[in-house]
Amino acid sequence: MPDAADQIRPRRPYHHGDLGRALLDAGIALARAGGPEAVVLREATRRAGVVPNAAYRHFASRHALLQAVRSASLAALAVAMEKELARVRDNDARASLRAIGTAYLRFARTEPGLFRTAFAVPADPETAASPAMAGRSGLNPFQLLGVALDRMVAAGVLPAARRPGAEYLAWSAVHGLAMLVLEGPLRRLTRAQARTIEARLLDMVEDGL
Amino acid sequence: MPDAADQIRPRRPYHHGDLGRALLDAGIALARAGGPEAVVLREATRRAGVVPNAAYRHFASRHALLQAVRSASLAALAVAMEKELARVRDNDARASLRAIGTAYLRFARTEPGLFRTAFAVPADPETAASPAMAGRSGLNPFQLLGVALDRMVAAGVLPAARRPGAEYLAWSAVHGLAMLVLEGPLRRLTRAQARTIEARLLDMVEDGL
DNA sequence: TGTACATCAGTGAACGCGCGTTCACTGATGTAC
DNA sequence: TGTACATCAGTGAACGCGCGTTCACTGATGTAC
Repeated sequence: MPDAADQIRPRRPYHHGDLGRALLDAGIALARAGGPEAVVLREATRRAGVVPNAAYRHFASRHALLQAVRSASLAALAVAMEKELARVRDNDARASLRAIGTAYLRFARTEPGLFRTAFAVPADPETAASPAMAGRSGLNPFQLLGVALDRMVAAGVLPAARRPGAEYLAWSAVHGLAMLVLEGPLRRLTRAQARTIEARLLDMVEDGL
Repeated sequence: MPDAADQIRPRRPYHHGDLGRALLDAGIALARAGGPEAVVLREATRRAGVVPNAAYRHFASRHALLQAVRSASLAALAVAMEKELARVRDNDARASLRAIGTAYLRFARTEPGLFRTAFAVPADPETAASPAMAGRSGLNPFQLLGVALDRMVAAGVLPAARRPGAEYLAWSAVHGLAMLVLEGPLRRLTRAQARTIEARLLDMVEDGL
């Protein structure tokens, strides 16, 4: 009579193959479903079919895993931005900025767990920008925003004098709305209401910059 | 020979007097120092000089205490806004909006723990606005912002057509900057840099609304 | 091509931790007569 | 004004929880000769 456990885990070799990757994937899945606090070492190893302390061959601590998940979340956001940017006619600098903002807000809406992990987790003592946070272009979300603003200056849509620090302003507005809609007082908004506000916010940024 | 403990807690009567208030105060102190996750039932009772389960005579659960602390944090923010508003010449509607924004950003800077508690803790299933969140005027922070915008419309500084939903836009911008400076990628800014960005952000909101 | 051995990547068992919360209790307070 | 008794606000002891992490181990893999 075969043991049930044998059927659930049919043929687990002693060596996993790529446990580090498996743990990271599990961590991402956890973050996606429940945000940063759901990224739990023991659960990640459970999902990888491995004993808890095996994780320590690949991550120094729970914190290290969480940071890796955070980087992956930022990379996912960068990719989402790049996708939206690809739809813009390349001479339309204004539209590029808007694409960035749109992608940001949509990402917050459709991937709240990853979004919160990307931003609610304090970065390590200046982990600085790493390739792990970048999209296909090699740029991270913040850098993509910077490029869009640069293009606006080049196109003469944004006065050069207003360029320095402009990413902080644009980012603040969009980030704030995302937070308020996600877990703040604006959670009760219907999807349609949210979309309307989002559009008006992007207008405000364009006009106000 | 007197016991040392007797000297530390000289004469604790069996009945505390106002344990509910003491627990809330302890909770606020904890939130102030460490944000929402630092609001821990057992620690609050410890500070009140009382056994852990005594808290349950006054709060149904840790969550209930946390909600009370959250309300108190919002009230503190409202009071800070009111103070800043009081300095505005009462015919200057624009300055009122700016006072709101300034107070909000300053509160985030000077009371990060309370700020995070006010906004990072999801409100109960529609706790709605309660007097516990209000300042001296009886208005909560969101309502104060609304009043300021109303005054701008009345003064003819803001087109009436742009009034509906305007609080969401203004709030988003200011809230986003607060978050980014507090625990986001803008933490490394010097105080002076932060002040500059804050001013420019408020300009953007005024112009963009 | 075969063997010896170092290195690597897992296992197994156990810790201490502080938390929120429940239970049955007792001392203190206030109220009715 | 005094007493009996209900109610209230604390105590004391104990739970189970899942977590991160450490230790000494063993099975699997790769490399040198």
